[in-house]
Amino acid sequence: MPSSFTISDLAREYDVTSRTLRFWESEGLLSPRREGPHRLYHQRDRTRVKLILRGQRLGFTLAEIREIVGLYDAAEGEAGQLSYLLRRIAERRRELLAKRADIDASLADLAGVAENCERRLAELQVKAEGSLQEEVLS
Amino acid sequence: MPSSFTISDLAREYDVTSRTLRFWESEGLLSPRREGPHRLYHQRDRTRVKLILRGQRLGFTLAEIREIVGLYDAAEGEAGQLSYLLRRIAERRRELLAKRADIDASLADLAGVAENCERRLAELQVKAEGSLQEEVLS
DNA sequence: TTCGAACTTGACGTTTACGTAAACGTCAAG
DNA sequence: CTTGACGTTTACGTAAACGTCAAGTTCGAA
Repeated sequence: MPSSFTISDLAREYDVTSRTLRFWESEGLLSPRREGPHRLYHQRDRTRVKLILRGQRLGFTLAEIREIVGLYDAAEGEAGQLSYLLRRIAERRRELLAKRADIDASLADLAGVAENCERRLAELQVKAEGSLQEEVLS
Repeated sequence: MPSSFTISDLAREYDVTSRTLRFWESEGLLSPRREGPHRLYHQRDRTRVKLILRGQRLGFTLAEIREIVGLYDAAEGEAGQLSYLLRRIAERRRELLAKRADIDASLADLAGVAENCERRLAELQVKAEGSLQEEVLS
């Protein structure tokens, strides 16, 4: 496992375009080192990319994601900073729990619809067998 | 509880604009009755609005949400339709479970960061008391 | 040293999900 | 009968998150 990566290494690995990585950097979500004009990515950047992608899957905007990844490496600092951080973390936690509740509600709804479907499917099955019987008897 | 609602009734209730409700209709997500040129919304439409909002909170696009709400009232139909429906429902279920896994991972990460914060905060606390002691003794 | 692959920075285009403004219809109240 | 609150359609504007050129730079291999 190499310790540094080019932009297209990272792009390939996470299935995003180089353009996307540069855009995320311009939005303050990444800050790779430079080797002359070229970007050099390290483990820290890979971790961030994973966090960004996960945030996107959860429907957060890039601005929100920037805030979230900020939480991860702002864990140094003095007392005031730290307790502020803890409050923001508690907020994010509440958001995530709310989202999970939405998901559970959706899953329950879909399960209900599926149950309906299967019941109707079973009914149709019975009917089909009935008409088959009639054909045999006639 | 009235049985029909105007566009601004619904907009107020769910804290969206009338423009939004018209837009969702133009995208095929709602289909209120008409009283002349005016829209008349009923319980069915309210249910859909709730589903749309929940879908948005979960980061689905309007196109995906249209597909999802379609599942709810497509539960009539014949055998082929029904088993197709069941497959789509299974897909959505997998998506939702994946999202919930992302959420759980995020919650675990944040819990880790929070733990770090509290540990460092406790350390700072001890230091502060130490220097207070020194001041008293000097 | 020169070629091509990969990198760079603009700059403009695109899609999604509406906001906003214009111009008009409707209807109950004063 | 007009005013104001609400509704309508049509059309253009906008922010987010990139895609897509364009035009130039860098660098390892031939």
